[in-house]
Amino acid sequence: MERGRIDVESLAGGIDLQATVESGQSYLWDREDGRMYETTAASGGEAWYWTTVRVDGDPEVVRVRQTDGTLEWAASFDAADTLHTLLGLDDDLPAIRATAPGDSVVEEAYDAYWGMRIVRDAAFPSLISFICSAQMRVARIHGMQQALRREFGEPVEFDGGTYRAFPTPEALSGASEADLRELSLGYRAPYVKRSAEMVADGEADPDAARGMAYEDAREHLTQFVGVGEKVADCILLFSLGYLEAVPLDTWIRTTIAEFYPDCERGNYVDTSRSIRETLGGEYAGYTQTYLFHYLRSGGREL
DNA sequence: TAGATACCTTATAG
DNA sequence: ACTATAAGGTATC
Repeated sequence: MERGRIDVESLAGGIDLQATVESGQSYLWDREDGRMYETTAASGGEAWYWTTVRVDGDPEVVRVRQTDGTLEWAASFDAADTLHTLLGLDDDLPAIRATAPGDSVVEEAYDAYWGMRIVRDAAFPSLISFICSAQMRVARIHGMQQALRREFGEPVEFDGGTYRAFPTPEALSGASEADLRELSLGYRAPYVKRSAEMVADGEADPDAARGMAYEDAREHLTQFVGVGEKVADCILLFSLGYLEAVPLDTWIRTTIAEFYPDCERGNYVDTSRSIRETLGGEYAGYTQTYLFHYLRSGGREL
């Protein structure tokens, strides 16, 4: 086992680990005290979180928590670099915020969760978890990913415990639609199976979107079953590092109607371009994520 | 091509 | 208690 500490002061803008992990960006982390999503207050203060990642194809375990002034971690490998990537620790928050509009609602959102960062989940788990996100609440989406790990994930021994990695494309494509419906995936079950088959068979690869121009990358991802424009934007933002992506979900649509009505253009692509520009362009997805979390957690009535 | 509708399941509101 | 509604939408017609 390896351990380490990351000095919060070394991160531009600091870090709010709970907000980063419990804001509906990633569904791949678990909170060890079992109180994930229970409260929105700072009750998650020093809770440990864990996830698995693949290093050279092998599943490894990472645990992390935030204590006074540090991000403390323990892992089955040297996880410092991985954590920087996964949790967006190298993003310059003050510089990003400076590109956002100065609206009161935007300012309130950044103030409320200052330190929240955009995650970079692995592409396949991100693809599957956002396919599952359609018409579903945050806590249940997370529950579905736990169930997928439990039923189809490879066991990983670490520090005296047994963890389960997120299932591989092969493992999920091997599941039956009925198996997946047993896990309460509902109509998403065949989408998950078919998209996993596409990856397992080499027919399509979510990682292949890396490096494409933003809108081309979004188009590339919509070839997966169960992936429309909104889910594609989630994968681009929360996995592939396209920080300009603004997923047009129910919350941001309400926000547009309320605060940026001129951005509503009647179709996804054009509305997306408009709100992206309004939210500052290059880092519009960051501001979207702060707005989403702030409004969803009841920061301001809509 | 734009618009309407069905779709699984569960938690919460009324 | 019981029904209606909504949940980080997509596929299909």
